[in-house]
Amino acid sequence: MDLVDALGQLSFEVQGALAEIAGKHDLSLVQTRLLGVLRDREPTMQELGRHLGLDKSSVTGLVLRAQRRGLVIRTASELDRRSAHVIITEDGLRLASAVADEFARWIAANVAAVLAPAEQRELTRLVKKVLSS
Amino acid sequence: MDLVDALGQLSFEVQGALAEIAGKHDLSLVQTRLLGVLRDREPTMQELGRHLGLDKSSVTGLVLRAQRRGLVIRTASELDRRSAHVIITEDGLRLASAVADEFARWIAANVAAVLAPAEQRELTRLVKKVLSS
DNA sequence: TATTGTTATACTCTATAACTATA
DNA sequence: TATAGTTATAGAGTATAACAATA
Repeated sequence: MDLVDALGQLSFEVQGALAEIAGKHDLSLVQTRLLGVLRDREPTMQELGRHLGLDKSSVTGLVLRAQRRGLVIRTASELDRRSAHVIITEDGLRLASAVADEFARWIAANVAAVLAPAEQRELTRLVKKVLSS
Repeated sequence: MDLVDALGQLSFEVQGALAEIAGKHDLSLVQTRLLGVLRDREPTMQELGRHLGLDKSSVTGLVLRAQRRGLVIRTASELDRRSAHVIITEDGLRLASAVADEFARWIAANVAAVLAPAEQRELTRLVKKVLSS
């Protein structure tokens, strides 16, 4: 198995695990990403679309479904009355944290447990080097 | 950034690239995985569902849409007349190869180009170690 | 009775095009 | 005119439950 196969397979493994963890909390991968983005920001619908790589019309439905579950709210912008900012709720934050914690435990059990400490550091260094390019 | 963030982010990068490459050929990620599975096998609908982690009812629609595009065919099983085997066509194989080749080029440009040869070998070794657990 | 696969149904996710309200 | 957002519409993808055909 070469580098291409290794990274391809790894990405499916990791995304599969994340999807399964999210699913246990009745979240899709996209809803999980939505909450993840909103942990650090209070973006407009348009900015949210850019972060997620989605059309504005897709964001409308995505946010609506999250809002129905009480995970986010929308507030009118002060400056531009066409705009709305999306804000995560306490419930949303709790859910995002629960998924993130469980994902961290999955990495610990399935990656960290398999590699020696020096190997973990080296893997992290190499992946970061790739990501920063 | 720690190991958890690094692997999470990497998986999104890689899957995003793969989705974009597949999209250029009018394929979804799932359709791409379907063709990938069928490169090595001629499974029944049920076996296909196990490979893809999908319910049999989901597989019905997935295969139907691939069949409409001429990427797969279904043949009746000789042994069990309830069963149908799914077989990839020449067109399907060509499409699967095109996506795989382009993905390999993406890895070469975005990963291999960033790492020294020894680092590439080490990254491959570490990822394989994780995957084999 | 059990298994293979399809169908009916319902929901999420996505994009395009048309629209409203504001800038 | 241009931009922010929603709505209407269409299609892919998914699961559950009910069903038909075969084992």
